[in-house]
Amino acid sequence: MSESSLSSRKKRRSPRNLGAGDKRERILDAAVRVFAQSGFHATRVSDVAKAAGVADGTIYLYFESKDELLRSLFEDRVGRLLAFVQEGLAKHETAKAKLSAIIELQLGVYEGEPELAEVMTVILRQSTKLLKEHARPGFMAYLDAIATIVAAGQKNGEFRSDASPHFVARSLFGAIDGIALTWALGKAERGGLSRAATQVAELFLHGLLP
Amino acid sequence: MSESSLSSRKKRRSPRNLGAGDKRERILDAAVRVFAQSGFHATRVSDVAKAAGVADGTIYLYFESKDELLRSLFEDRVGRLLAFVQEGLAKHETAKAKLSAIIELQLGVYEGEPELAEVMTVILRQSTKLLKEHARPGFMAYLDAIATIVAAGQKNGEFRSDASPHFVARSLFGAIDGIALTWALGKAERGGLSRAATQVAELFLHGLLP
Amino acid sequence: MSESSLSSRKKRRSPRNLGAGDKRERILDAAVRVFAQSGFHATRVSDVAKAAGVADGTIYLYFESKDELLRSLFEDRVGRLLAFVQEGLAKHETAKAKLSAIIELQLGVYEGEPELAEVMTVILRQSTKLLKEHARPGFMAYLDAIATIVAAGQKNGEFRSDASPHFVARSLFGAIDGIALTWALGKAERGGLSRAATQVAELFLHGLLP
Amino acid sequence: MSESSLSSRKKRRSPRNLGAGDKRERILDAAVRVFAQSGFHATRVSDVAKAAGVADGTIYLYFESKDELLRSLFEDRVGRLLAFVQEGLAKHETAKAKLSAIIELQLGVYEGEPELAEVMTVILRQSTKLLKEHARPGFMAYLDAIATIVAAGQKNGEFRSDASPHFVARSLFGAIDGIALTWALGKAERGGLSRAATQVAELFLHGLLP
DNA sequence: CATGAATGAGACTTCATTCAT
DNA sequence: TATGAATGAAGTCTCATTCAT
Repeated sequence: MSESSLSSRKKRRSPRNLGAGDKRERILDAAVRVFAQSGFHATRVSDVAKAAGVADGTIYLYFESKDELLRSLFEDRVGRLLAFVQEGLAKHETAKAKLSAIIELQLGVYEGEPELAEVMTVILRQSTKLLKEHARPGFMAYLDAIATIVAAGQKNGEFRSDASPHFVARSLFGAIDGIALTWALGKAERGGLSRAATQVAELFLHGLLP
Repeated sequence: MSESSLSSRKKRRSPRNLGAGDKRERILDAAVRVFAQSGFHATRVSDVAKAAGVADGTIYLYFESKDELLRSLFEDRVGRLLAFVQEGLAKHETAKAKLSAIIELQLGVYEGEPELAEVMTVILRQSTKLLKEHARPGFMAYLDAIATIVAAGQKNGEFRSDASPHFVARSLFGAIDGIALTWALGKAERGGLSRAATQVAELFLHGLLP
Repeated sequence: MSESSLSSRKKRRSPRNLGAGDKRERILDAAVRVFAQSGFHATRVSDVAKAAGVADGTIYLYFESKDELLRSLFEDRVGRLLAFVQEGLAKHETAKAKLSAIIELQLGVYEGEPELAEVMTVILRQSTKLLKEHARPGFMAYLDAIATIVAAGQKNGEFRSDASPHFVARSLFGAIDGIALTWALGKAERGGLSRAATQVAELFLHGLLP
Repeated sequence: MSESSLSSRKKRRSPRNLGAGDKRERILDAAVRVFAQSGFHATRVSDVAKAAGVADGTIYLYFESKDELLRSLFEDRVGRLLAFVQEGLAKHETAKAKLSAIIELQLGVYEGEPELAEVMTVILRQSTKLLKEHARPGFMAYLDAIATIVAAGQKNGEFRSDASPHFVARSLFGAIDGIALTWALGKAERGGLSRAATQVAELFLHGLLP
């Protein structure tokens, strides 16, 4: 399982930006932290600003509104999460291996960044607008990717074919989400997600046996 | 699958209350509707009042605050949902049948009350305080109940015994929740959850075969 | 000094009213108590109702509004206080004796009813409207009565005549009020006002010596 | 008698603050005005804001609540009043002179600021909490200061020694307060308090003669 | 680019008052 | 007369957003 962190990958655009720039990234990192702690609505823009070490007004130089900050957070983090998972999937050949990899990669990222886990499982649902208007397409793409793997496994005989790839995808995503949620809300103890990943993988792979 | 509705069970306390009373119930019903539509934070107390056909101040005769209204909603609805599921479980003997029943009963209730599905999967996570302080114990009890069934199935040989009952419970709950969430956010088309219930049941029962 | 209480003098209007009636009086008595405790604005009409043992709405059968309740309280209690003092004054001949009597009678009443003292020194000033529109004439009449006594004393040589009767009256009233205020806000210990009355009387009589 | 004003002593902290700053002081000044006019409870925060020429929310940048605004007003103004009186007392040697000075200084300040007189005699009593929790210690200190002067005068033979310094202090404070109250509620005509001061001083000094 | 004081719209909540019973 | 549930106007306070420096 990976220990990789998705946050703060400073991609310094130019040498001149070295110290001054990346303020956008600092703000996003701060937002993950304070949103995870208090939730989206209970967090004031000034809280994010304080955590990021910038002035309130500075937030608005990088984000149009508090809502857009959350949306950006979502897009940025989900984007990286998906890219990371995609990348990891490439190494595997069989559908089984791919499905296992998805579970392990996603939970592995959460393990390394508990606050991201909380943001993904809880915070993103706190803005109804974000959930209904922006998050859905992103999630759908992810679900489709999983469904495609399942369908491929069915075609080559790895999985039984009387399961709907889409329901399997939703169930799997929900299971991962539920595991991460209880873990994030609970102790979030080190190593907990590792075992969980194995269990979930086994459960679903068994469940999909022909 | 049941078509039963959990809301609005007016238990008129006295004949005199027949028409006038149960204002508390009317407010809760209205809250489910408007919260499901706009989310907890975007909904104003006056919106709930209007939907319930009462004055703003009346809300505060029955609930201490907007937060407490959500908490009451949670306790009331989750309480009924659990009672309904418990009741339904009693009819089944084997662990397999019980697990299937849980899935079908819960999704069945959602099917009959899409707004309740939305409240349970989305709205309850919008109050960080509710989620962290009140909802967790309730969910934990539910997870424990599922885990107990799984453990029993393992003991009598229905299920393979190398799966952790608790991880199975979380996965199953997460899967149900995920299915319900995408259904609620999507079209929530009639009959959708019925098929889903069968699929999820099959997936998990297969997955738990010895 | 008198131990007489000005409150609750039930003047039963008719035999039939014996038990049922006098609700107005009960409400006024309750108002004195709760206003003294929490102040006029911090006291809710329902607090008065509860203290009087009546329903909220009943208050409005006897008083037009919360403001009018305070006004009635003022008129009723000040009326009785003045009548009581007037009555007591009649027994005295000299201006000196009358001045002493005023001090002793007023503080004596307060001693017997600490809550009335608080109402008169504090609560009545909490409704700006009452103070400016209704209380002033009442107080003015009282001040005039005192001033008249002083003037009479000056005319017959008891008092030096270079003191303005009106300033003396205001000073005396202010002194009594101040004594009562600190007493009411403090411990209001038994017997405290008795000594105070003697001291104040001596101070002012000395001060008015020719 | 002094014509000095205690309000609006802008202590500009930095050159840049010259015009913009001291908003806190502007708010306090505005509060004195509108509170004097309508009373504490009848005044809305937005009234104070309008009178101060700031936005409603700005009040809360300088004061935690409406109550705290009144408390600050009290502390600020009483603090200045006491300092002013203390300062003036230093110039006098005998107890008689000091007592006269107290009367003249205090009434002198009121004469120059009728609204302050109203705030001190009426408004401060409108918040029961302020009166009971915060104002009392302040007043007590003032009363003690007066009592100390009286005691000193008794020790050196200026005053008769059978008068309780504390009762004298309360009486004197009450007299001053009563004079100021009727003056503030009435016409508050120019020069009125000047004559009053002389009269009160004479009355009390006479009253304290051995 | 950055700041943070100021803004002001808008929400929650209280409570005096009413009125059907 | 008496009740007390219901009303809804109105006030305090918060906080996302702006803009002069």
